[in-house]
Amino acid sequence: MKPRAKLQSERLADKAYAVLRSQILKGVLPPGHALSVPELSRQLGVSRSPVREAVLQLVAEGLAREQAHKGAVVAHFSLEDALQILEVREVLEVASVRLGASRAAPEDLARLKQVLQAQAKALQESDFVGYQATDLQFHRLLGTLSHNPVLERMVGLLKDQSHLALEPAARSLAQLERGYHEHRSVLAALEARNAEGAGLALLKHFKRIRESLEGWLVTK
Amino acid sequence: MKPRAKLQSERLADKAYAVLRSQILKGVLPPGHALSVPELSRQLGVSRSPVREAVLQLVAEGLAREQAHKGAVVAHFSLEDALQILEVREVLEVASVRLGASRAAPEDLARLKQVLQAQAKALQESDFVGYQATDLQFHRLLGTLSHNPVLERMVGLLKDQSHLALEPAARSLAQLERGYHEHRSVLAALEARNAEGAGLALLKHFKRIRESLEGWLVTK
DNA sequence: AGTTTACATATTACATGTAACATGTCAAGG
DNA sequence: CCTTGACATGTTACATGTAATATGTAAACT
Repeated sequence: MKPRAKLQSERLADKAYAVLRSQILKGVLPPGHALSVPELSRQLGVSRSPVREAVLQLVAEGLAREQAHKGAVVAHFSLEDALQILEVREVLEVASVRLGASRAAPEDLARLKQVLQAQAKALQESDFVGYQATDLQFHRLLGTLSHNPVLERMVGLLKDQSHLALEPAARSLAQLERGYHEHRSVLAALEARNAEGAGLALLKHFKRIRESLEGWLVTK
Repeated sequence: MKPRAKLQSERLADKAYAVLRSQILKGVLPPGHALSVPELSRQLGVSRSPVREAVLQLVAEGLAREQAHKGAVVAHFSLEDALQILEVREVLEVASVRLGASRAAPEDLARLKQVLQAQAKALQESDFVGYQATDLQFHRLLGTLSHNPVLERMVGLLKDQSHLALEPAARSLAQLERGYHEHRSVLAALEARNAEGAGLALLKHFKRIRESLEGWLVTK
């Protein structure tokens, strides 16, 4: 019956992974940046073993890629990659939301509502990076609605990849606002326990994201 | 301009991974079996590093689980796990097939047909394990139809997990035959480029699998 | 007997050593 | 100028060392 002071995993490998993942998603480590194991082990003040493990984890989750004898780099996604990821996200998140319409607990919906409020606040303050963080949370929460951990995990993995892939296509505030309203429609349908409607609302959201991505392409 | 004699990855970690994955899927390493790194490194005649890497890969792909300080074991799935995996497989494979109805190349369909022939042969010979192998191939091929590598990878990962999860529920030959005919319906619809029909046929397949799994549960 | 303690064993988690390999630089040679 | 090739540097991939930790077993105590 020990007090168990350490609730965290405490493993250096996990800590290294958390640091690297966070830095990748924040853009501190941009796509293409080399993930040199000796270099990172010096920076993090640990040996190469846990760092190697962390890098492998990132590769397995699609946030980094490695080629033989050349080490890993932060993943960088082409437009085609981004569209392919979006195609799968659409399928998975729509499924999750449709299932969630009947399965979601009131707390699940409350959490969604909370995130939407944070999102509205970020919009008011034109807090671009803040919005992106809430967007990540929102779509991860959509994954939890299904109460299916397998689905939840995949939604999370793909949202992370998407975050990285869509970062260069820095969207305008106007589009962020459209995204926010589309999110609201999804929540509204969920609160009405309307699976069909929630699925359709989310489909619209993805359709618009895809179109704006293709639109951004021509400007570039 | 070297001849590049070595086309395989040649990495010991990859080879160890391939061996372990194969043994897990074949049931040589049954669910719950410990994956001791020192033990495996002795058996495979390599050092612990590549073995550790292989085990991590397996954990990342859901074929093994590890708990802190106790090492990894071959994943074992509850009935609930199996149903959750099936739920996501259904969503992904149906999506892949619907997309594939328009995107699939004739070669894709030819490969499917080939696998179905092998499947018929395995049935005739009552070759149980042979059938399982073709089943794995068939569903992996469904993933390729979409020509979306992200989707393809996820379909493959989940089919592997499913294979492991459903192994204890050794299905009867009669059910294998039903599966074969359901596969045929999917291919027929695909050859007619009928997305709707192919999706529905595959949905039926999954519905029946789920029901027979629940049926098996009560006998157990 | 039943619990506890101590010891032996095995494994993880992290650290470090090292050969093979890739890449960049820079000077020699065409 | 351009190419070539030796050298220096840095990295991966694999091997091995080791402290902390978990587990099994047997002796010691109640």
